[in-house]
Amino acid sequence: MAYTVKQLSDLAGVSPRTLRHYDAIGLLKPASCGENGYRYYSNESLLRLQQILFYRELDFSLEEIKEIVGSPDFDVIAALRAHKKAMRQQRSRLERLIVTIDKTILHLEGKRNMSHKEYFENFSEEKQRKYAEEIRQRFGDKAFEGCTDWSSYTPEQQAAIRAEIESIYRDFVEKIDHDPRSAEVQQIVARWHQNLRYFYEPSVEGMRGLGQFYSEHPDFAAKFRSMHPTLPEFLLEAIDEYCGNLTGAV
Amino acid sequence: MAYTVKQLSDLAGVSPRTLRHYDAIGLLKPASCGENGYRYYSNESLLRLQQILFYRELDFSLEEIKEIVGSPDFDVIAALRAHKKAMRQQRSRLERLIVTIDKTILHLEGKRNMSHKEYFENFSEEKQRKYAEEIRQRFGDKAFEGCTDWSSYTPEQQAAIRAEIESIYRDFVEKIDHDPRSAEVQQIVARWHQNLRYFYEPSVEGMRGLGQFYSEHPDFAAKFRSMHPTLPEFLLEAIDEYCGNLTGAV
DNA sequence: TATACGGCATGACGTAACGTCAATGTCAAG
DNA sequence: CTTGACATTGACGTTACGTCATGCCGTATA
Repeated sequence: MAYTVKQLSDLAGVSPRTLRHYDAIGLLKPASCGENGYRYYSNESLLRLQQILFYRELDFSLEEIKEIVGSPDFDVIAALRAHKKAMRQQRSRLERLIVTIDKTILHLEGKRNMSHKEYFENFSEEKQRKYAEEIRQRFGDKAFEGCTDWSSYTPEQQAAIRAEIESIYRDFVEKIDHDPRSAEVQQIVARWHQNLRYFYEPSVEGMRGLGQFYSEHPDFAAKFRSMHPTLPEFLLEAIDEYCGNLTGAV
Repeated sequence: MAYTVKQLSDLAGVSPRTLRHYDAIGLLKPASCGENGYRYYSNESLLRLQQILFYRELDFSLEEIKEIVGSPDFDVIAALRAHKKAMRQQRSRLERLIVTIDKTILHLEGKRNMSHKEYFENFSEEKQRKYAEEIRQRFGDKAFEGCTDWSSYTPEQQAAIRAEIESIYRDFVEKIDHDPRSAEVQQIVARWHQNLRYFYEPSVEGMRGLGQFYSEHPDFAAKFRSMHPTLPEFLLEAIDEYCGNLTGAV
């Protein structure tokens, strides 16, 4: 029920010094302090520490964290939902950083050209800052994305949409000897893009992620590979190009 | 061709002070130093700075970075591939953190029980450290995952494997009224797990990612939802449980 | 030509979030 | 009853910069 410093530090994967520091700055006070001066942490402390670690993961300063979790109208569950959203953003940032890596490799191998600006894309996103403001303003946020409900379509519509998807994939296979960046192929990507919107409003990042996924995920890749051995890589290149142009245009 | 401090700092999204600091500690020396004492950075500097930022992103200390990028046998492209791998790990760690968030929410809502240990799962992964050691030992790493080549199967085998996958999905639908954590359902998950191995050796994280993906990605979710409206969520829960047990066992 | 103004330089000190001793008290096990 | 792991409070060290202060450079404008 009550944890000592070492016990909690082992559990949470932080150093004892860190816990003492958090006590010192009033960020995480122990639930009780024994006669001997020992710190004892309770259930609630654990939850609070978890919150602190989540915010730390998102690069908040301890001062900011203290303000946030110390606020009287701090809602743990709402905060958790916000964390989820922020981590998804982090994740997509990582994905875009991976794209930057890919581009750089191609560039260094002389297979592609790259502007100096592109070297440093996606390192520091200001979205993180936006999130910080947002959360300081209001803790209760919905965090539910506007994902169109598939079941809102009639069975006939569903069948039609699926058929369209399949036909798009077949069209890709047909053009597989073309350059993925050619106009013809790019047109098919545009159709694919349109089709996605039956499900949700796809962001550029989201689509890039799909391209990645199509080529990486074995289950998916298997499906495409069964249509054509190199289809996944072809799709990846084509979608990447498409997204690149989108970004340039916007 | 030559960038001044401010120009490079704007380009790369770091402060001028940071650049001066990197010069001071010998991490990033300017290509040339003008009569007036001005720092001028070249093309190569840009690439080096990019490398530095990548390592910084992975929480290396500047001292470590200096050692690594300063090493005579430092191979940029190999390093980039290693970055890619490390960032994928980061990404999957984030995904698991999101799972931890979900669990905590369910726990707080009283819909699920959670051990104190679970509170802090996936915050600090020691894999990061493993990567650090690995990269310090040897820069030239292959970074190509052992992904079984789908085309190495005969068409008949491919068909059989796909058929097996489909049958597994159908079995899930059949048991959809059961508890996802029941033994019967877990057995099907085990079959699914086995089947994955035709494609690659799935890690626990990888599988958890799949569960997430099945329920999140619209294209995939659509496929499953067409089989049963709540199949994606069912799969997510079932796979999550399965992975949880695996981790516990190992 | 003067002057303003942004960018450059070098110190030098500040700071955040701990790490790392040092010196000392506490407690459960053998 | 000692031993060894864990507890305490200082206090200083460290990393990766931020933030002045002070002064020089360079060029666009009055």
